Amino acid sequence: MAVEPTARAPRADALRNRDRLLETAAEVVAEQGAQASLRDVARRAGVGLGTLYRHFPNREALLEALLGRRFGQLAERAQELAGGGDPDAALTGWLREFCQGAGAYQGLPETLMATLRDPASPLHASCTAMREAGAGLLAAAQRAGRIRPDVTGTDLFALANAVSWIADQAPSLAGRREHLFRLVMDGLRV
Amino acid sequence: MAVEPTARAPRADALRNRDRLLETAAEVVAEQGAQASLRDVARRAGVGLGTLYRHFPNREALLEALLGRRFGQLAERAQELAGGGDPDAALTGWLREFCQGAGAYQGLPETLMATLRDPASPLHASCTAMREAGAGLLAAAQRAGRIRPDVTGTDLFALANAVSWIADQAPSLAGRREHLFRLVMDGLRV
DNA sequence: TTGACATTCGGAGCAGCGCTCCGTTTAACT
DNA sequence: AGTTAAACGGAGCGCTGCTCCGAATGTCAA
Repeated sequence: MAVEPTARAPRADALRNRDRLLETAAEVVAEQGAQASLRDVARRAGVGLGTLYRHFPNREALLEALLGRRFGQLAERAQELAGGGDPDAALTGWLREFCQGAGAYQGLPETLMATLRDPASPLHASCTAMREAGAGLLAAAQRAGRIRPDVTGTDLFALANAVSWIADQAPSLAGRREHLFRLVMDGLRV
Repeated sequence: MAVEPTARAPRADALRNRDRLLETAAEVVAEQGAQASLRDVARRAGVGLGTLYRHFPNREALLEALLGRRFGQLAERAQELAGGGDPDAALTGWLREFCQGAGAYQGLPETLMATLRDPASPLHASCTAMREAGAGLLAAAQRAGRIRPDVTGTDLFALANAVSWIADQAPSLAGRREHLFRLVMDGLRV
């Protein structure tokens, strides 16, 4: 068995820069959306562009660092809800939370849907885990006879993202999000 | 009353170039989607970039030239359908046609939704006319008690675009379009 | 047919983008 | 203090949308 050579600890400046980049990215992405200029993020973090790309090799990696934890929490939350109570309420509640997450940044629904095409995306893992957790809630609600059996987990993911997508296409539609969410959910019931 | 100075007829080369640009744009947009490179369109049309921009001052103007007629036809079609028969079938059928139109080019749903924000867009007029025609069918179906009264014309437009949007987010979802369309429509019924 | 001229053409140029590459600096360990 | 691997930062590449203007050309009158 090969002895693992003791890995050198990351340099202090590297850690500092990584933190600053994440902070700044959160700001910039909140302002400009998920398609914000990465040059801008580096500039505002007071860091070279090369530094940004070393820490986060592409936009998805940066977003994964910003959103990964939240996705993980959503997956856990689904496990919790799977345990008790009304499966319909569990599914609906969870989806509502998901939609809020997907609406956190303008342009995020596109990014989330892109993980379906691109398994190599850094967001793929956390996103898939979350999607599968949701699929569990869906299956339970279907077993309980509350949701149409011809709805797949991917359908659900797509529709939830679509509702969030609508909300950030026009300011006038943002206020309709909950309403549209209910319309779509009603279409899924038996 | 000022005499309108007889406007010079457009030059033959100008007409020729405009036609060639439209032909080429249809090809390129079919291949690359509504966000295709305009430089590419000009290049493949064998025309300078300046020429493209003189004929079509921005991307929306080019798309309007490509799609305007189809939108007009859809608006007329709504008028026809408004006359006879089952209002629910009329609405559903028309929306299905609309969705096919919105799915004609990858990225088109975004463009259509953008007309809600930007009344100055060259696509705004034809798009609004079409939207209002659809709203007429919606109102009829609501009067007939077939569609929930809390659905607005804008809701309908947004949801239809959202279904088309889903279909072009991942190849695997394109085949689910009709299914998703039905799910959403069912949510709108009383 | 020729000359005049408005119209049209075409592409260089600007500012921005994502991303790579590499010479320079620096933190960390001996 | 000296060595060295790691990290830094920004010039540079090829792309984007869009503007601007000198050169070319179609059209119409003489």
